[in-house]
Amino acid sequence: MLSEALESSWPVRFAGRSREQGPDEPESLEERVARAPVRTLEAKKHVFTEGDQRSHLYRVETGAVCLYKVLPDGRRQVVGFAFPGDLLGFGPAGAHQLNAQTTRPSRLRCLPWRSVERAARQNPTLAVTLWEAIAQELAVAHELLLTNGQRTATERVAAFLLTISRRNARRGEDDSLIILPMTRTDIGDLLALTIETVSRVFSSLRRERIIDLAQSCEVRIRDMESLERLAKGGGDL
Amino acid sequence: MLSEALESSWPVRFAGRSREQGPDEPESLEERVARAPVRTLEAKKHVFTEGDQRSHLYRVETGAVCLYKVLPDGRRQVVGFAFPGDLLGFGPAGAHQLNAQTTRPSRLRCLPWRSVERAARQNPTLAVTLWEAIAQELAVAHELLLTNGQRTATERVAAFLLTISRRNARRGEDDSLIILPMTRTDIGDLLALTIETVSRVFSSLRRERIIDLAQSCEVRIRDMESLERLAKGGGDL
DNA sequence: CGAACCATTGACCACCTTCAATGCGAGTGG
DNA sequence: CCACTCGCATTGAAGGTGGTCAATGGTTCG
Repeated sequence: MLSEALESSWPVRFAGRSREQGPDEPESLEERVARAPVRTLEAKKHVFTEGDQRSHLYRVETGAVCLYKVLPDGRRQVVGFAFPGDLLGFGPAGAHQLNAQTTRPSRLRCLPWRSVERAARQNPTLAVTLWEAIAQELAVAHELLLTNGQRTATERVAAFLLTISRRNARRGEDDSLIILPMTRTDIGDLLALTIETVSRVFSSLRRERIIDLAQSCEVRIRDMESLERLAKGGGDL
Repeated sequence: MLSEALESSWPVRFAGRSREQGPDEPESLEERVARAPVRTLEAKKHVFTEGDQRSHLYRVETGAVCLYKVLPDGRRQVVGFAFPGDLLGFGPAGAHQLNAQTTRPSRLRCLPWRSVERAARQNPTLAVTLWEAIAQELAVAHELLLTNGQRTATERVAAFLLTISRRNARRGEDDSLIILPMTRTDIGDLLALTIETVSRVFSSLRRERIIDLAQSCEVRIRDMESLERLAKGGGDL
């Protein structure tokens, strides 16, 4: 979910490095994270849960992580996913306000916050990188609020698919092939829809020849323009 | 919306000050903002709009500001309100991703981001204050996602009233008297409900003797426990 | 092959929206 | 002072989008 932030911060980071010299040359976040120890988790395991002490900043290497909150009676709202390259574990110092659970077997690099904070203090460029990353998180949350609050079921699913498609495009991957590393339940809890509604919308998009569904987790976009029209609010089908 | 962050940052800020000495003693965010120039706005005026360059960090002195996003066809999602004491104008460097509009005549203190950034570079404690503020924003957005995505209309209104009540309590004000400086439309667009539904829920809470409605903008909580039960998901009335 | 899990599809229903009318308070002008 | 208007809030009746309940199907793993 944070790769955007990390990516957009690169020019800043490199600008910072070019200024720095000497034996104490500060390391970029990228460099620090690359050396960080790896934690390997099976599918459906928690990276952290609400109330846990914030201990590490994570970066997803492989797999996928689902970020969510729950009501006392069990109703669940997914607030985002973290895919390879994304940072994870933001938030105020103190206790986590979210639950983070792998949806697949995953590998995460773990950087202690203590060290991140120390580094940010010495390297303002790294602090800017972190700021841009959390600001991007905030923008993603606001966008999801707009989607879930104002768009219809079809528009929500279209917007969801486009978000992943654009992410693929930014990474130089195929923007028309979408692999969904999460269940319909996860998607439903993200978009505030039931699994039945999500499933019906997928089926209806397939009937309209807007997508193909080779498997339930593999979506091929056949008509990008129709999908974009839907996401913008151009009528339900 | 950000007073929580500002307040919770005070101990940190003071701790920082006590460490700093000499003529270059860094100023806290609070001190800087107190000296910042004031901008006076009538009701319904924009502080900034989506796409504007991020220029200032604001603090609300009086009045109230509504933060929102819109879809191309005009559908609007309010993502939060900023009340006196709250900070405003966060986000990634570059263009604003939100619109900010006063709901009442308001006065804002304006601190140029350029100066905030310079100060944060020299004063790590101020950087922490800013971090805690934006992290708090993120937590608020996630909480609203949970509310709008998983709670019923009644539960959403109850949660909304409790949020303001708790804010009042934190500021040492009466937590049972709620003045709403925004219209039903603003509340509806925050909670992803129509004004009619918001109005019906208020009326129904009044019938159940959970609140009093002296005027449409003045809510008196008569039964805090029922309200809390509702917000947690303890059945609709 | 059977079990478990997930996805799909259908029928019915409920919550909230839509549409419409009325009320209410503030500001304005006769 | 009262009528008028405008904006906002309230209330009612009807309708639709998405939820609930239930059955079926498909895939993976033992």
